Amino acid sequence: MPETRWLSPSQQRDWRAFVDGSVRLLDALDQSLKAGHGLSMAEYEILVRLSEAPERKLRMAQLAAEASQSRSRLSHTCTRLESKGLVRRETCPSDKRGVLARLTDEGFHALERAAHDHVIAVRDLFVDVVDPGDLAAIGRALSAVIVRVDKSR
Amino acid sequence: MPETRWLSPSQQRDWRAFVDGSVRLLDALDQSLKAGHGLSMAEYEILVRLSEAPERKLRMAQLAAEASQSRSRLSHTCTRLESKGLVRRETCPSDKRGVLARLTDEGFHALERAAHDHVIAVRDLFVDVVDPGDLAAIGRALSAVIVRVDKSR
DNA sequence: GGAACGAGATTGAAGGTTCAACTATTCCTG
DNA sequence: CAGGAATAGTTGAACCTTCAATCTCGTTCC
Repeated sequence: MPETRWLSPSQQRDWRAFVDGSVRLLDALDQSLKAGHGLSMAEYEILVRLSEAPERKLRMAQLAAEASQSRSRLSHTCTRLESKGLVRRETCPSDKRGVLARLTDEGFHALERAAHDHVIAVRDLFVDVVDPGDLAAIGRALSAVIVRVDKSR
Repeated sequence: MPETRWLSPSQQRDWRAFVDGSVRLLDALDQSLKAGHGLSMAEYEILVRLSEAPERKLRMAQLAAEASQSRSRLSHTCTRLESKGLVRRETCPSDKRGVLARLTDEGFHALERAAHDHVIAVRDLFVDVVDPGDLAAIGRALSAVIVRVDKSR
């Protein structure tokens, strides 16, 4: 086994702050969403992507990609969201293998209510404690990471 | 309900890049660790913290805090790690309610092997695609977030 | 045109996490 | 110093995610 090339002390500090910080932040947002609206962040992301799609509907595979979830996970989650009445599934007319997930009106209103509180929490725990220049750096950096991770599959 | 104060377009872009990027990155690292060494990132973090503690042992509550996990989760995970022989639990002499988790020699060696590959992946998917200045910004920003989130509990 | 291959999505079981309830010990206060 | 409140940790059940297997439909190619 070749010698391990460790991170420098400052790289290590920054990397650890990133891991710890994102885990804690995402966790806190998840719990606040769950407590206030009975939605997990994963469910919330799904509703958001649907709400922004034309006619508020999307193919399952694309929805999975946009919400950074596996197809299987999306299937299960959609089943749950469907039984709550927030989403409905219909078969895709152009490709009979495909399925379209559509946001219901009830789903849209649930999302509106959840988003109101969620944005407050995001400001409170993240945006307001981060320097604007650092926020921009985060945007740049993580966009590059997305490209890199997606390429590695 | 008061009017919702949305994020600005650029704040929104940066925030979303952060959420998507961290989810995908953490996911990719988790899978690589699992495929190569049968460890989840949560388990890995536990081993790391133990390896750095004096005598490689730590109270459960402190370990939970350092690894950003709930106590319950840590209990379950420790049970698994213990049955793999990577960790051992002993009662704390000074406080009979307490429990000390200790890294075994086997656990230490498993960690050494896993860390070697893990660092490579972290460089590959994160450190090497991020500008050094942006990395420092991430360190600053997320450290502030940790303080804020911890204060909010 | 039909056999083989590939893509889209779902399913069930296994594994991990969360939540609330519980035991045991220590701390605090009158 | 007795008794209640608080702290440390574990447990089991419910819930969610992952993994591999499966089903259906489309595409290719001889």
